[in-house]
Amino acid sequence: MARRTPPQSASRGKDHLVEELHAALVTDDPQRAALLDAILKVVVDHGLGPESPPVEIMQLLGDKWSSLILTLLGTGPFRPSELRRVVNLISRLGNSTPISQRVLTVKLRSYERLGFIQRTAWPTMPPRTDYRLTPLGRDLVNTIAGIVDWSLSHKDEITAAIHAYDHAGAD
Amino acid sequence: MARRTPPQSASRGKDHLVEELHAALVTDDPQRAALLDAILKVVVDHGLGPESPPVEIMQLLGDKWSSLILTLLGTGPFRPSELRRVVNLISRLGNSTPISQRVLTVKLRSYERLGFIQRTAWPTMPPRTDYRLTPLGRDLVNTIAGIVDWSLSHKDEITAAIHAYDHAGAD
DNA sequence: CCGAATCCGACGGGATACTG
DNA sequence: CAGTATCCCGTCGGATTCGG
Repeated sequence: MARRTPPQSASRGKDHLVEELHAALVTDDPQRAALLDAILKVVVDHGLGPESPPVEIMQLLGDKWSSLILTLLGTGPFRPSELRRVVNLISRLGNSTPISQRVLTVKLRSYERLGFIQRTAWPTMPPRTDYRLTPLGRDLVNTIAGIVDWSLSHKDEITAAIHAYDHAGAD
Repeated sequence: MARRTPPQSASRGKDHLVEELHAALVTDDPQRAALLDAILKVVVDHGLGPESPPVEIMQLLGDKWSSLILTLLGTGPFRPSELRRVVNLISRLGNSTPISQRVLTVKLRSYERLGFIQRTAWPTMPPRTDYRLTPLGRDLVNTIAGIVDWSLSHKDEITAAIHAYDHAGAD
């Protein structure tokens, strides 16, 4: 873990890998080389590997429920039981299985941890809680909407591609 | 599938559920009710449940490698071995584990099935193959870039939120 | 009503060996 | 080099139960 810094320079390992990256590609196309350089710069400076923030966020959102939950929260605060009812009614609309209480709680916790939503609890009896988007979360929901819209507007195209692919062997 | 919407009979079940949706929410705020209606319309017409196209695409992209692979393919065609080398070098940059050949193949297949990339194979010996984005795939990559950029530009904020959350009990 | 704890099945993804 | 088949393990998500 806490190893001494290598004798020569702090980013020696990185530099070396970047050189390897260039060597690993046979690019006779200078334009593409420039593109790759741009991407590598992003990758090296900010990270896009399997444990980088973008991938972790994609993983968080890439589950069964997050798109729906966050989109719903975009309309305003929800109490957990409300949220669960609505989510499950929508699930039924698509003939899908409902979300369990446990999973809903886990999801909400993880959003809260990343600062996307804020949890408010009143110490009454019975207890009352609500969840609402933070400004950061609202921003995220807008970004998600980009993919949601894209998916919806291209779904026929994608469906056609799937159909073509699945029938390719049977021609 | 894409049937006309008769006012009464065919979508009776749906209508019923939509009514339930309204009943499930205690909204004294008319503005929010309008927002919810808008979302419900999208949800009901196009689907946003757990098995809808948007969620399935989010799930496809929400794995360990897709963001990186598709971003790289955005620079031009790759041979599998090239792609794997580059991906793994980048993984090492982030001190992550490499991608296995099997998983890379599985991922590429799934992208191909949805029409995001095109596979070209020459029946030579040794074999040669390459993968390149389709127009649809290029469009998708641009959309992904939206989330990637968002993640990168907010990562400090998110990191701070995580830190605050994890220390909340220890104040 | 909110949510934590426990048990369990399903699936993603890694290592390895093998074919063309 | 490209791809498949097998095996294995860790994690995710669902059902249920219990506590505040």
